Amino acid sequence: MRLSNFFLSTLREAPADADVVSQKLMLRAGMIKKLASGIYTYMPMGLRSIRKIEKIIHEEMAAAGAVELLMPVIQPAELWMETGRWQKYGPELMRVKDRHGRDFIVQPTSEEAVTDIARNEIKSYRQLPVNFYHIQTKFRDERRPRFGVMRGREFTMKDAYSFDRDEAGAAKSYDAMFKAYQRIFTRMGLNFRAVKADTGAIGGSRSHEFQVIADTGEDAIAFCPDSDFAANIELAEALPLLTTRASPAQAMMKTSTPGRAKCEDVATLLNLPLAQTVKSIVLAAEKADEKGNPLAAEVWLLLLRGDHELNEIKAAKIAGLNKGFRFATESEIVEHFGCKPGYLGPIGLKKPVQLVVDRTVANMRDFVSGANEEDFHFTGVNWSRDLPEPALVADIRNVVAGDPSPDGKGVLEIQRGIEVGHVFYLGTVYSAPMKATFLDEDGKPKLLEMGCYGIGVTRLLGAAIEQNHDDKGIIWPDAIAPFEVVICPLGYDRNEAVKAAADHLHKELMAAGIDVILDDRGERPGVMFADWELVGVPHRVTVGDRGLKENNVEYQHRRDEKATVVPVPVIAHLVKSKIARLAAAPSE
RNA sequence: CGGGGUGUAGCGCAGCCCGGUAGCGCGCCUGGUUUGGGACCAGGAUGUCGUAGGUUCGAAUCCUAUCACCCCGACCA
Repeated sequence: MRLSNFFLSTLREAPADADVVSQKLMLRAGMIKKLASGIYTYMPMGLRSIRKIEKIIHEEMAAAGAVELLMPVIQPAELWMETGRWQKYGPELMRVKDRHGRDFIVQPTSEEAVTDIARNEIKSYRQLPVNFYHIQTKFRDERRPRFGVMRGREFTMKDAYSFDRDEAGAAKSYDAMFKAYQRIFTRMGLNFRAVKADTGAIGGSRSHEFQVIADTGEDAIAFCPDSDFAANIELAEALPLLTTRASPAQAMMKTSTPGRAKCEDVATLLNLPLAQTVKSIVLAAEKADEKGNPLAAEVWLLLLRGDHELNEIKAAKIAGLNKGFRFATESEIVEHFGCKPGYLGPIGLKKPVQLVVDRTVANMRDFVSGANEEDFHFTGVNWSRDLPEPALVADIRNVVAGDPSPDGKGVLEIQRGIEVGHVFYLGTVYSAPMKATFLDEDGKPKLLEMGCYGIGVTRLLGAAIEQNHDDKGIIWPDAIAPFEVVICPLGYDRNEAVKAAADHLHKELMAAGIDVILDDRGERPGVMFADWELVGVPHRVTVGDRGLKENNVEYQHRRDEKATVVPVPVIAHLVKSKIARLAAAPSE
């Protein structure tokens, strides 16, 4: 490809509304252009990378036995009513009406559409297993789209859906997709981690996320460097940090802590470690009678060590809180504790509350907690002696770095990541309400066992950049770079020798199947270098008359400090050998 | 949805407080000189000042409404 036949438009300054580095660089490199909030045009340069990502996905999906189809962007509301998601999905689901006033949605995902295909097409166990996938535009009307293509409203997703006879079959399909995902992200040259994940609103029981490691990621990942344990922090189990409870050493005392409403301040004032304090978090669970009339909310008190954070996902799994909860209002707190937030504790309540004690707190002794009286805390508090043994002990906190790994094999570390893929086991969550059955060997209808598997294609673009950039611009992994190699001739428009050598190399690399672009603008070197470093093409060959006099050109990888002088006869071979291409998995 | 902020040339911004008919840098066009890290000189083009209404002899500037966008929060896979 010659640049004169392509389209390059770079900006020296990023538009002011871009906030994350990947978005700024993509806008500056002319890969995307914003049309509306969370809605982007993929410019020629950006689209090339997207197509490369898609190609890898297609190859690995085929290798894993998935079959491509293409389901519509616009889907009838009736399908979504069958599964209840027309009501449940909320305003993120883009709803539209046709000219007859019929309701449709713009798909945020395709479980309903694919299950509809399955129930119509899959009649016999002999047709199973099958895995349908497509790469299609999605729309989620996020309240606050941000981070460019990382959290856009319109985006491209690969979604696959497996159908199996039974759970064992579904587990096999799940594993096949899991392995395919590992190959996909490996081939893209990304540093990623597969982590155990919460199953969230989609439901089901087994789930992994694929996270691209980047400090700017929205998700926190807990992993153990000494084992293969890795989980989203939402899910990572926090073991008790104290395995046994020591006997009390202090008497309980009410201590004046004026104006110290936070555990940190109390610990500082009393000159105690933060880990000696206990924080009180008050939640409210809405209640209703059999007729659905609202009753007064039930108030819950959760106790965590002062240096720990509540994990709301874990809390939401406790019976009584699993129907939904919120933070209690100040009036609810005063009503039950007789005190404002900041000095709350489990001792001396005005009205009974439901108590949940974190595993670590359950084994603490001589701890500090609020006295339910403004400006006072208790010190030296002990279970059994000063308050009843906790009835409900649970894991309700986020793990922190240094916690023991739940598999008992070391200590956890925390990393940040960008979720670019997920695999879910769905079971019959969709097949049951949509009555998607097949005839099994025994001649009886059975519900299809399903799994779903997503990859955020356009998000990958942002994630790859968040992981691979420097102050000059993007540094693409070879596999998803818009071009693998750029040839920068110095004086293409005025030096015959340079032009001839550059043209020759361009032809040679093209013939070798290398994705090369020749910058034939005749620009000054600084302009060319700055542009291509911004765009992030990983390999660069510079052709100048100075080198050509010695029959040399220069090679420089985007990560190299300096260029290497290379004799003209070997440059093509050198470039070929530098480009890392992982072969597709063998297709079945 | 709550709080905060911003809309002026393709991009980045000044001008607004204190009303007088729009400017700077980059980019773009023409000519010339240059040519190994975002060149220089000369000339040039580009604006419904987000939109609508109002005040005024006169509005980018003041007032009202509205829209869009961004940030923080809430919300959400």
